[in-house]
Amino acid sequence: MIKIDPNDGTPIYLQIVRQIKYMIASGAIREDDELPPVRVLAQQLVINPNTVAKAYRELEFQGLIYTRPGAGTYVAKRRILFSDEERLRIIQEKIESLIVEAQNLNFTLEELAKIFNERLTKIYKQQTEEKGNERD
Amino acid sequence: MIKIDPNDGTPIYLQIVRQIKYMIASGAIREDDELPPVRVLAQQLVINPNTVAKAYRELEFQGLIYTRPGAGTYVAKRRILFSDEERLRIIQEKIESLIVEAQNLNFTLEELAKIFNERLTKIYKQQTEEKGNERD
DNA sequence: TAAACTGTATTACAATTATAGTACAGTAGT
DNA sequence: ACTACTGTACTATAATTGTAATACAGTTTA
Repeated sequence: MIKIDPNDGTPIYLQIVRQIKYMIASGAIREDDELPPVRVLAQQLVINPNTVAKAYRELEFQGLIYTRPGAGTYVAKRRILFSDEERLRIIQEKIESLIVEAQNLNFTLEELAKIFNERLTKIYKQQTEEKGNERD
Repeated sequence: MIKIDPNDGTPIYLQIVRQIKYMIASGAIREDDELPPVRVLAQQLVINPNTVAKAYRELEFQGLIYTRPGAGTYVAKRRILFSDEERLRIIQEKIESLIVEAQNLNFTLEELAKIFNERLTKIYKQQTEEKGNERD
């Protein structure tokens, strides 16, 4: 499931953070689902358990998971850890960074808008489909 | 102009890279404009010239600036360094990351689309204004 | 209660980052 | 030619960061 790319450049623990954030955002794992124990995931990825622990610590800090020491690590309830101002600031910063990157890659604003909105539409359809299939 | 935040977490040389990329994308500096000499910028920011040099090296690698050793460092001509596939891959990855972040901050897709398109519209207006004012 | 699991803390080591100093080579203007 | 500027290269050093190995403490389950 989670994969490490040694040539990625970004630290291993951040690669884990990114992928788990993606799994949470996409609904692949949900509230109170248990994450693999640090030793299990570490063995799968052939890395040190501490590296996984560091990733979990970071995710806990961001409020996406919670750990019960001795018991396990679980996906946290969707909740608001930041003020509206802070949330808006974070997302606007990300948007700004995306636009800068796009411009420096010679995308026009129109092209960027098109690619972005297409992706959003696709996800939106996926999510409404899933809503309709909720039978568990 | 360029500012270093010691509490930013990201390395100084990357903070410089990010800010210069922004200045290029926003049109604050343009083709063949000269960047401050490494020693000058280093003195302004109270850092080592080597750190600035490292930032310039990174920007040159990304094709955004060019250096004429002995002469100075300049903003490069907008050109395509990557294949269309590569450009698309990079920008789609950034978009994906933005959407994940937004979802984990409890923004709906609609909210994200709204914030994003508002920002894009604002920039678009700025740029068309500048086009109209080009008198240099 | 005992065994097998969980995350955590401590320590050590390697890689990266930042700084500093020095020297070098190319360019520009006088 | 000379001077003052440019970026570059190199070495060394310190601090931070990322990873690893080991031991520890709490929880679960039988």
